Amino acid sequence: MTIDPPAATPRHRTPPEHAVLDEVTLEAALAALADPVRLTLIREVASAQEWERSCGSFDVPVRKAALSHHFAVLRAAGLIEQRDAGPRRFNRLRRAEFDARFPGLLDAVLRAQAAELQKV
Amino acid sequence: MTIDPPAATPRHRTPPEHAVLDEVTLEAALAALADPVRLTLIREVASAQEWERSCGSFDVPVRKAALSHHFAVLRAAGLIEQRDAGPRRFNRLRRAEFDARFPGLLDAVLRAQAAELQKV
DNA sequence: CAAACTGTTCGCGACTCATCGAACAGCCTA
DNA sequence: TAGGCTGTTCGATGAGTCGCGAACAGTTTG
Repeated sequence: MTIDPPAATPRHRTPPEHAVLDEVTLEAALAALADPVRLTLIREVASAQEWERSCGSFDVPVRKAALSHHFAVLRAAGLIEQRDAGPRRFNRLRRAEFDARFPGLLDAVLRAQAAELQKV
Repeated sequence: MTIDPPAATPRHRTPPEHAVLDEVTLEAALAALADPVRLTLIREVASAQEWERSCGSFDVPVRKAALSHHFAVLRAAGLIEQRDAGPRRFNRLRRAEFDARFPGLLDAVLRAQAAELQKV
């Protein structure tokens, strides 16, 4: 039985893990996009500055537990990158990296979504 | 209580119902594509002549009941059109119509899938 | 007519997914 | 240090999906 070293420095929050895009399958990418909440998140983060939006700043009809889950899915699909700043977690779209892995896919989805919203 | 008219002419199989692409949502389209079996079907029907492939001619690891279900999903998403000919049901990709509704989406998916297969 | 073939539908089980409340863990401020 | 804020994790639940075998319905051929 060993003794735990005293936490001299305060332990920081473990930073989020991000996907390696070569390991993201097409199926996983499509599944990540095939959800209305996640589609909203992607659209809003795409239309904002990088690192502008924190997780809690999105207007989606789910509580924070589900929201946290959706961000985990988007992260695993290589669609977003997250960075902690104080108590908040900020987001950016990994557009260039995702485009390199799935050329044209994100553009098509964002365009289709924009058209869908304009139709109403 | 009315009398059923005699089925003088033999009743034909009810032809498959096809989606109106304006009513297909982006989410439904992505969900239809986010499945390995359906992705295989789409790829194979895309690389064949129109009306060349019957439902049973695809090499997928599911039995015919599941296969029939997958074709129903693809039909509902506006991705394929089916036509009965004798006992078989033939397929074609609704490429132009799907492209008009979701520009670039199908191309991106087919391209990504082709690249994924070539990687091995 | 009977048998073979193709595909659909139904009922069922296994599994996944989206969601919630509750509890928890850092971070910041008073 | 106490409390509030942001976000994660856990366990439960309900909904939906995917697969199968069995039964069925047209079609074609023997």
